Amino acid sequence: MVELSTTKDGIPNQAEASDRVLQILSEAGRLFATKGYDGTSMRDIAVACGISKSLLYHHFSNKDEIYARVAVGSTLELYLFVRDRVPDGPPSQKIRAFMVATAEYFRRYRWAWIASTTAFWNDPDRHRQKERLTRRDRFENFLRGLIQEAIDAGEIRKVDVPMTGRLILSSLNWMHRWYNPNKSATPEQIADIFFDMVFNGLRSGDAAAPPPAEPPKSSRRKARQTSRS
Amino acid sequence: MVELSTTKDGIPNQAEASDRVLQILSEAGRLFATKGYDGTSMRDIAVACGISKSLLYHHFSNKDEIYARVAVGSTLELYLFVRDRVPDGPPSQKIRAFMVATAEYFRRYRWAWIASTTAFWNDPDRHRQKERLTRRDRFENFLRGLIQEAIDAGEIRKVDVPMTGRLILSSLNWMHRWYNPNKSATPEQIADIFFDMVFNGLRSGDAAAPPPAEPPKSSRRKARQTSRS
DNA sequence: ATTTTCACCGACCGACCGGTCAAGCCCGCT
DNA sequence: AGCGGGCTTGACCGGTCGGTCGGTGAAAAT
Repeated sequence: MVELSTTKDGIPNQAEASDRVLQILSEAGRLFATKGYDGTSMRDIAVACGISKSLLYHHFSNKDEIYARVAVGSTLELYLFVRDRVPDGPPSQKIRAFMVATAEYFRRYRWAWIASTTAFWNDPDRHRQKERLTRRDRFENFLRGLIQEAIDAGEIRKVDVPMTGRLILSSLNWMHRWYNPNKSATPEQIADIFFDMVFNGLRSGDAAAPPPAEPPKSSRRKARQTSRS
Repeated sequence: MVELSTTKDGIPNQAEASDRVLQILSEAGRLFATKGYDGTSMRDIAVACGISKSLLYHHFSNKDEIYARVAVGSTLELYLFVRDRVPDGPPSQKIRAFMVATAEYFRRYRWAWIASTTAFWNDPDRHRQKERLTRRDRFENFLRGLIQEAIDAGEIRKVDVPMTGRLILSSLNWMHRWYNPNKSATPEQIADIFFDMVFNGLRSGDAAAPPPAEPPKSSRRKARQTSRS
């Protein structure tokens, strides 16, 4: 319960919220993530919390505000969260830290993450959408800056920076569609594996770099499915 | 108009459908993709087609059936579509062809693709969801087979096969979120760039492979945004 | 010429939606 | 004991949802 919006750990949102409000945000986030915005009624949220529908309107002015607190409110500082976890060092390792930090954010605020990325990716032309895109741009431009750094430092090839950013973010943004918290690796470990693949490439060491010292826990199976992509 | 379900090109679905049915499926697909399943009412579809709502029920038994024809019906043979476009040759090139073919499918059946991947990624009904997952598994296992081939042939490192498949599919599945048909590259070209990045890696040639002969149309900009990921 | 077929429509239904409101409950304060 | 005021409620509202129904008109079949 109440897994969103902890006030510790530098996530500054949802400050001063009562337990009941936190409960509502938690249940609403889970419902928005699993059933979508339109598919989740105010009654659903009320029943999940064991309260009356009217009480929701005592704490929030309308459904949109609940969604905003769940999605925008908790996605608020993804950029800050990640930026503070990217230490100084070689640019390529900063990219790796960027990916691992984003995965950590995903693991910790999973429902809010899913709700914000799936429920409203289009949207009834809201002004809030613009705000989200602004944050998204800030986040993405941060990554592009890191990529450019790595290019300037000669650590990575002169690839197309926006396209490289999209590849990296794709691997992270799609994770919620197949990640199962009960098995396989943690999101941080997955991000690490993806970084290794993208940075070092899949190509074998013939006439190139030798197979890296740490093969990322290569489970030698014959391509049976475990979970979908 | 009527861009779904052409009977040529080996996409065998939607056979024997009247123009009106094709129009309904086309408009419904566009609406489902842009406004979501719950966000699209039968009235919306009827108005978009310039017909009465009753007529929808003359051609389809209910809303779910329309969605099924749009999403499941057109996603039907993604596996076959891609399989037929993967020629014999070096396994790594088969992976590349797999990616390009998937991108082509995305470009040609874009609305149905988006509708099927966004609207219902979870959600109520059971049997159709299972059917979709079965197809998805077949598609994904096909890719995993190609990856395993490339490993056995020594073309790529002994990476984790399922995880590698997820990385590749992530790059393709997330494309619809940022792809803009009016600018940048075609989906096929994007898939080609992604293949190059993932296969050869981002790392520069220091003590590894030299920077490949063809830097993929590296547009040397300073990491300003063009479109989001 | 009559019947059958079929694409098509307007009016309507019960259910549920987001949201409102007046009134109770329960608490500490005086 | 009396009381004010936050929390909480059930009843209710207008509107929209997916879906139904009886019927129309024109072409096709007989």
